[in-house]
Amino acid sequence: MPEQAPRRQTRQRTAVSAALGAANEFLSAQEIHDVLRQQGDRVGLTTVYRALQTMVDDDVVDVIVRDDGESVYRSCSEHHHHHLVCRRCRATIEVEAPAVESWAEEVAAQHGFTDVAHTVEVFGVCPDCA
Amino acid sequence: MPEQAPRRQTRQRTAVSAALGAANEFLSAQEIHDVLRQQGDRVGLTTVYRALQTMVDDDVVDVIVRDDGESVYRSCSEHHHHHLVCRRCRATIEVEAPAVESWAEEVAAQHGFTDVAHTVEVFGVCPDCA
DNA sequence: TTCTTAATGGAAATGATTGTCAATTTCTCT
DNA sequence: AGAGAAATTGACAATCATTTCCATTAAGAA
Repeated sequence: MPEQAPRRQTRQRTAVSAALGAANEFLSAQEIHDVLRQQGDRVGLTTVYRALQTMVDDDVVDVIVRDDGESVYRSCSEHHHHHLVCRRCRATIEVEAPAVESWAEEVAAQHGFTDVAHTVEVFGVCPDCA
Repeated sequence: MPEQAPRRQTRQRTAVSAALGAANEFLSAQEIHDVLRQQGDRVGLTTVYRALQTMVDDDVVDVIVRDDGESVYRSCSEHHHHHLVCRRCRATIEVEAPAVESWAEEVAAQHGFTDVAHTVEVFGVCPDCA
C-alpha cells in the first residue's frame, strides 16, 4: 500500500513546510502565502496550494474545513489524533480520543457499516483568551 | 435568549422544507433546487439558500460542510446528536454519543478551555452498499 | 553535463455562496 | 375586505477560495 509518489525537494516546498512548522495553529493557504511573502519568500499561490495538497497526501499535514468552507492546514504528528482548537486565537492542541475511537467503531458496527472513518474536532476558548 | 425572528410562511419555504423532509440524506442547496424544479416547484436558487439558512438558525435543519467545502443540509430532530453517513449512497442515521459528549467536556476542561462545542461525524459504507 | 519529467506560476476559469434592489407577498391593523 | 409596513423573492452581478491551463524552469537520474 505504500504509494511511492515522486517528490522533489524545492525551495517552495521547503518554505511552505517551514512556515507551517513555525506556526502552532491552523493556517489557510492564503495566510501561508502571505507569511512567505512577508519573509521575502516569493512563492506562487498556486504552488502553495499544490504543496499543501501533496503534504496532506503524505500525511504530514492535517486539514480541516472551517464552517465557512475554507480549508486550514497544520503540520501534525504521524499517529491518529484529533484537535482542540481555540476559536479566538486558534491555538491548537492535539488530543487523543480512545473513547471516541471505540465509540465510532461500535456505532458503525451496530448499523452494519464498514470501512469506517470519523472526524472529531473540539472548539472552545482557551485559558489565555478567556 | 429566545431570539424571536419574524418568519413568514411562504410557498417557497414550505417547498424547501418538504423536499428536505422527504429526503433521508444530506442534500446540497443546489440539489434541493434541482429536486424542486423537477417537481415543478419554481423557486429561485438564492431563495433556497436563504430558506436553508433560516432553518439552520431555527435549529430545524443540520448542516455539515463536506470535504470539498460544499455545505449539505438535512432536517433533524431537536436534540443534540451526531451522524453516521454512508459515503456511497449518503444514507444518514442520527446517533447519540454520550461517550463523546463527556470526553469532549473532559478534554476541554483539562486544558482550561471554556464555551466548548464539538463536531463529530462518522463515515462508512452501509450494509446495502457493501 | 544531458535528458526526462516533475514543479512552478501568472492568468483565466470554475463553482458555490452572497449582495443588490426592484417587484411581490404576507400578515397585521382598521 | 382593504391598506400599508415590512419581510420575501428572484434574476443577475459580485465574491472569493480553489483549480485548470500551459509554457517555462529546475530537480535528480544516467
